[in-house]
Amino acid sequence: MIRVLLAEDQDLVRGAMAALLSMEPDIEVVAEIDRGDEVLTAALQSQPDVALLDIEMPGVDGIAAAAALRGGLPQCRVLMLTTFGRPGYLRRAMSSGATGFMLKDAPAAELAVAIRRTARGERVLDPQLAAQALSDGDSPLSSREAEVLVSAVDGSSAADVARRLFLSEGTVRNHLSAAIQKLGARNRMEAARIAREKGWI
Amino acid sequence: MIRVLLAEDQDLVRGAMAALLSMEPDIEVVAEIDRGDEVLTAALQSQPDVALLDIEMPGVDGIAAAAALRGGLPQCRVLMLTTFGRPGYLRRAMSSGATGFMLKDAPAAELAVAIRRTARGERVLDPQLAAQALSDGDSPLSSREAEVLVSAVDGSSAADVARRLFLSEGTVRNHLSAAIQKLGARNRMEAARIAREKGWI
DNA sequence: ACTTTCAAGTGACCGATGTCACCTCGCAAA
DNA sequence: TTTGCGAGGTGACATCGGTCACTTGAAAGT
Repeated sequence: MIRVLLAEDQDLVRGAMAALLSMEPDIEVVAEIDRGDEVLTAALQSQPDVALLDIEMPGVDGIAAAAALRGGLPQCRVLMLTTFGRPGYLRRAMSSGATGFMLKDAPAAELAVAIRRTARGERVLDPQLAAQALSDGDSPLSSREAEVLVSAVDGSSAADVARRLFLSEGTVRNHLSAAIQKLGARNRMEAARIAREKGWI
Repeated sequence: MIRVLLAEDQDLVRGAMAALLSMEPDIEVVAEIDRGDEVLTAALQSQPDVALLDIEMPGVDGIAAAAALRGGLPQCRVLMLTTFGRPGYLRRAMSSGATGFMLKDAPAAELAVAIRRTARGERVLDPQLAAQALSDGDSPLSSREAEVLVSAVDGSSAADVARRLFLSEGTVRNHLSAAIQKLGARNRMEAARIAREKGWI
């Protein structure tokens, strides 16, 4: 029996996935949670073999949850699950200790197969996405540039961002300008869009 | 037996929902599709009693699919399903002929109940969201203002939008300015964010 | 010790953006 | 039929945003 922990914030989707897995004779869902920050405690209690983690979750995201899990329960493998095929997501998931990485638009029949492979410690990942992640390289943004960019995308002015991050307005504009150039964008919004698509912010 | 058509673009989620519904003795999934523009043809072929439509889909969205369905197969009821609890979504879904409206973070056990009620023609909707939709009122944006706003959110300059919509640059700026004021925003990005949250664009 | 790298800041420049006053035109309700 | 409204446009204005040159200080390689 493979013991599975299921972390996914949308109740309907989580319940449906549990139903899907309940049809497999060798898979048992031993825990269901809807927040990233409850993954570790639930895992310590239920001792799963595989944790199926969504990336987009309230609390902390699935990537941070995977890192916590590797620290607290290293024998538990992680299969990351996400809506968005962003190369940076895959990169960050892998370096936070995930064994597999699966997209939600993969065939439903693949899920059980992927779980079994993950339980055996085999790598599960989309070849296209892996190639993309390798060719894109790592994020060219410095941590400060990324921080300023995320803080500016919601329509805040440079002055707002400066107040929020305790910087001068000129510095904020300089960081944004650097980010815009590094990403080959024409303004902050385009830069944010590109960085989001790559999974860099 | 209630015959159900399932339209949802993410294969894994769709398969999982089909598994969830297959456990109900009185519900049968007679069609599964992943695009909005294939809903009508699939429905005409499979003659479902209830169409379960996701809003976010490639091709045409679930709201447009619902409208097409009401024209081509009026006896089929529509239960709309969506990730985002945006008041404008509910409003537009209802006026395009949906019988029910359900969020993906509703309890999984509710789905079958909602389908049965939809099949009987009863209204299914989240009271909170309905109240919100009523208190928000309809979109204050004129059709042109909304059009200009959606065309400007991706980081395009006013000149770009002007070229794309065959307008003068000044007119684009005027429309954006009107949208910004009507939504109580401070710039085009904030206006876009507000309009998106409400489901007005 | 020296160079490189990055965060941070300053001051200046110019184009883009948001606002306002005011214009025409077509259409629909009073 | 007049009145009002929205689409579309023009020109002017102040502010914001993106860029550049240059400086400082701290950390890390060589």
